[in-house]
Amino acid sequence: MSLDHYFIQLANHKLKKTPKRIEILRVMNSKNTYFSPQELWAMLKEKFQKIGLPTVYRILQQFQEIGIVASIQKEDNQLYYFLCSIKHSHHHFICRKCKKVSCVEYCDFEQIKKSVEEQLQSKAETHFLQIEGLCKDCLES
Amino acid sequence: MSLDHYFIQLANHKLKKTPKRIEILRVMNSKNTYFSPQELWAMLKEKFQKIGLPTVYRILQQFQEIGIVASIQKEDNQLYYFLCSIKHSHHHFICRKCKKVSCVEYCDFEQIKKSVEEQLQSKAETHFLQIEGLCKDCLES
DNA sequence: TTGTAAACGAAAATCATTTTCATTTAGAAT
DNA sequence: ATTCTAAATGAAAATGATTTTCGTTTACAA
Repeated sequence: MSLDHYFIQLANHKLKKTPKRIEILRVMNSKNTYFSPQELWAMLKEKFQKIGLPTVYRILQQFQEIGIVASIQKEDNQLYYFLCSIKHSHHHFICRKCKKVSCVEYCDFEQIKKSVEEQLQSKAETHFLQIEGLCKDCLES
Repeated sequence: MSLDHYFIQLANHKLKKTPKRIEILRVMNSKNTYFSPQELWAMLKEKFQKIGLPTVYRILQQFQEIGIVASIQKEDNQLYYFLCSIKHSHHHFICRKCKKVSCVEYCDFEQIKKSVEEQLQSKAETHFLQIEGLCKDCLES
């Protein structure tokens, strides 16, 4: 996706188009993988002599708030971030080899919901589904 | 469930039946809800004059390793623990009102898997599903 | 009853994340 | 182009969950 899309979102939310923000968007947009704040920090340090880790955390949080970034939690209990502009409910497929994140627009939750509600006589309201496996590219190679 | 079941598991894994472990099992078994290590610590302090938070963490980890406890992560990025002895793949329904956790033994992952694999031409290997809502008891009251 | 590995408490360490505050900067207004 | 101001940033410290270390205690097998 073009960075312009993200710049528009920044403007829409009155977030300044700063060099650090641009670089984070550039790095994250260059691959579809997820990043830890530390990884992004390491990459930004190659470009900026002065760049603090809190800045990276702040920017990621803001990006999440304005809906251009989403996060996942792995087993290590750390948060990882990736670009994602989808607003409505959806799920993520994560490649265990290349770390690529793909959005899954369809999930037949109604089926699961029905099954759960019957089993437990409860009301299922929200659900969180995360799928891991091998992506197309990693399957082929 | 009777505590004896858990005592047998302790013995099977050569974990001693200590007062702290017994009390944690008693507390967790008294409700089917999830607990934070801090919550459990607070409850144990009522019974023991000397009880360290690391002990609670250690016991919970060991219980998870021997398969009598499972954990969930909430939005606050903290880990919560609850009694669960199911060995095979399953999912959890969490009541947002009373914090009760129920195991969901059925989930038609094949359907989801097929859909994801077709959409992304990838191979789905594992998945994590967590459902939130209102349990039977909270619905009725 | 005794020996020993396991369990524990206390204190400190770790590590991700957040806050504070003084300084700098993007971008709007002039 | 210059000025102004709120937003952004860096540095350092704080926070808070979780883990480690290590010396002492305890469960339980012999």
